[in-house]
Amino acid sequence: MPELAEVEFNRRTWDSGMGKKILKLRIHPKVRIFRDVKVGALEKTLTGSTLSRSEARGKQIIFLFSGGNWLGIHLGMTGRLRVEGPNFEPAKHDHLVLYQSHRALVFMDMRQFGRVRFHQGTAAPAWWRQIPPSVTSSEFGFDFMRQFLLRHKKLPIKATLLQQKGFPGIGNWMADEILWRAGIDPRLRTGKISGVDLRKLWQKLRWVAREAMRWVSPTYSEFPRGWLFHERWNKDGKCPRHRIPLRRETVGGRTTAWCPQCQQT
DNA sequence: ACCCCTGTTCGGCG
DNA sequence: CCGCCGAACAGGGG
Repeated sequence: MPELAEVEFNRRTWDSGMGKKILKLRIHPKVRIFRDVKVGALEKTLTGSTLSRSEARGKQIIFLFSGGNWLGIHLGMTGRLRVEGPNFEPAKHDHLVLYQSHRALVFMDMRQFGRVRFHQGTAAPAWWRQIPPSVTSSEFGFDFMRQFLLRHKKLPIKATLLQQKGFPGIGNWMADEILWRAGIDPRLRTGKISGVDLRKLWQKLRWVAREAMRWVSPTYSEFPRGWLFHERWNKDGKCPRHRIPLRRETVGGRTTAWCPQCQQT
């Protein structure tokens, strides 16, 4: 599931539980997603507390409970939040379930690349406060982006776009979509991008991120035709503009699809 | 059987 | 010590 807009979509799935008390929890305690969490303390503390607020930043989600208890969720590759009925029985991959009187809030994650965090205190945890400005916010200006790029001159631009410290919420398909629209070869070293292309990169990044948010809100609808998104999954995907085969190669450690015509070095 | 996968972290190498 | 890369994590689908 999870990049920027889909993370926000997942966050909202628990909205029906806002302002309601947690009656009990069900946890698969030894599972990898709870690494570094004191599962016993989490279970004890959240029982009887009230879910009061939530927010998504990049790929991270945080839920605030009464008494200053913060539950952090990272969805990884296959994590998903959903809601079930109050008598729900968790299946194999339903690792965390919060029961309320009228529903069960479920975090499932098949591959367990996701993560749960737990923090107690009046202020949000440090890892949350340190998440850089959203790529859709006014703080994420052109110069702000350029400053980050200058610190990763040697990396292929595709790899740089995947850095969550600079581009929170950008993942594999969004990076490909942005580079395709900006006409930049994903293998190009970040420091070699021309001033004109940098400007274009910033504009397309903002556009793709905002459009993605728009299409996923308030209900999940598919992205419009003409997005690279629809083509990049299949082996014989074609450039939406030229109808020529996309190139597929590993760049920055991830499968990358691009149009050799649109994206010249 | 073998290869693929919307993510992150860690160990090794230069 | 730093930057970069590939492997590992885990499970299911084609």
